[in-house]
Amino acid sequence: MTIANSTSTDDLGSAAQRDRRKRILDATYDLATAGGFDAVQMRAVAEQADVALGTLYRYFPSKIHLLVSALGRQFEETATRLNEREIPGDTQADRVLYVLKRMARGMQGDPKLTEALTRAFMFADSSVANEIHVVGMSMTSIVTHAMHGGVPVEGSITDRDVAVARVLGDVWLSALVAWVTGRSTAAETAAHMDTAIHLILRD
Amino acid sequence: MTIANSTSTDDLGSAAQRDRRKRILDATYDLATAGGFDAVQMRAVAEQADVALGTLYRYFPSKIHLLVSALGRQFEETATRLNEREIPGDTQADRVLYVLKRMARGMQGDPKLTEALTRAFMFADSSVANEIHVVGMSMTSIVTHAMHGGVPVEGSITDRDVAVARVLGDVWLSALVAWVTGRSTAAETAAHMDTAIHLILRD
DNA sequence: AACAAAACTGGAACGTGTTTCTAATTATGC
DNA sequence: GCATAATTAGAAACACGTTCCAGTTTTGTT
Repeated sequence: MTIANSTSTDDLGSAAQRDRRKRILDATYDLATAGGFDAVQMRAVAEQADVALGTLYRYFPSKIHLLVSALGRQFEETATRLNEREIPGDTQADRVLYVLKRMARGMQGDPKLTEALTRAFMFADSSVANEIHVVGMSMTSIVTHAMHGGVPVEGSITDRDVAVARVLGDVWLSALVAWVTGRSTAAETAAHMDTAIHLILRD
Repeated sequence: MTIANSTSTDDLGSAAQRDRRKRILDATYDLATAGGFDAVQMRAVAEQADVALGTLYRYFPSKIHLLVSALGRQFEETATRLNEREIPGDTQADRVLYVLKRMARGMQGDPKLTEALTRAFMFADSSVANEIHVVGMSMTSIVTHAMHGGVPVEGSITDRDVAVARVLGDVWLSALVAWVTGRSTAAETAAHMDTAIHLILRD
């Protein structure tokens, strides 16, 4: 009733599906931004996306799939945006710190959204493996890109780089969870990341 | 019916409360061991602990509090047990690896229980901060103790030691979550811990 | 254009975490 | 020994994720 952005009356076939999927993810995003994990209620998402509840479940088999997909979409955008820029900083540590702090600041600017997406990520089981993988790859890509200062040379990324990126990703995630769940402040989170990065990337 | 370990017939006042609390945690533990997070249903816990549902909620304000408390009890026991032993290994890396792999093996031996407790831990918000803190302290204590090879000298633990322990704890937790949620195998988890420890503790 | 298959809607219904309420029961102070 | 306050039991009710279904609309094929 309220929504509907049909460009005109002639809705085409698969375009309608693409619309639905997008509408659903947008609604998820909006609800999460406004009220966090608890506010992303499947009935509310369905209503705001203007689809039936059963349809929502046809597109996303659970609330967790839905939220992790939304997180994946956001991470992919961030990775794409960051990976086409040069990263400032003289050392690997500086550059990685720059990027991760930037991401953290971005997420802290939308605390409710971050809470919703992080919660979902942490709660996901193996049935969400595909969606999780998208997020993990984006994260690794962001960190390795930062380590190399923005050089897009593919061959220069070693196994060790990936290992470092994974470990830093783990620490980052734990720190994020601690912040999201109110167990540490933004400053503590930043300090912790700083410590971890210098412990691991001391060259 | 089945439980009850009342030492004698003269249940004293607060002793009855202690009994209830213990019965509840035991029931939680049993149900989690048998069926994981989903099997720890509040009605089932109440029934098995032989208390009313309202009483259960008087002792633990939510399922998450309940499970994290159970996790805390287990971690404290593990920390106590480990901290009164000498840790084998010539280097810090060896000793930490020994301890963390040992813990991981222990938890992998009870996959359902581990799943339940880890899920709860990851889902906890700030209202569970106290219970979480118990777990975090135990973890840090275990790692720093391992770093020092079992020497109980308090003053020898530096800020850096604690920082290292925290970072390793983060990685360990992330690896555990990945394993619990079926996104990585036990072998991958072990390899990942190995990598992280050698990245951070290379002396 | 006619038909079959797939997708969608609207809504009911179920399971489990959580809340709430009232009547027993138990503990505590005088 | 009794009055009063806490605690507990028992059960109903609510909230939200999820499932299911009957009927309708859309899509694709011939």
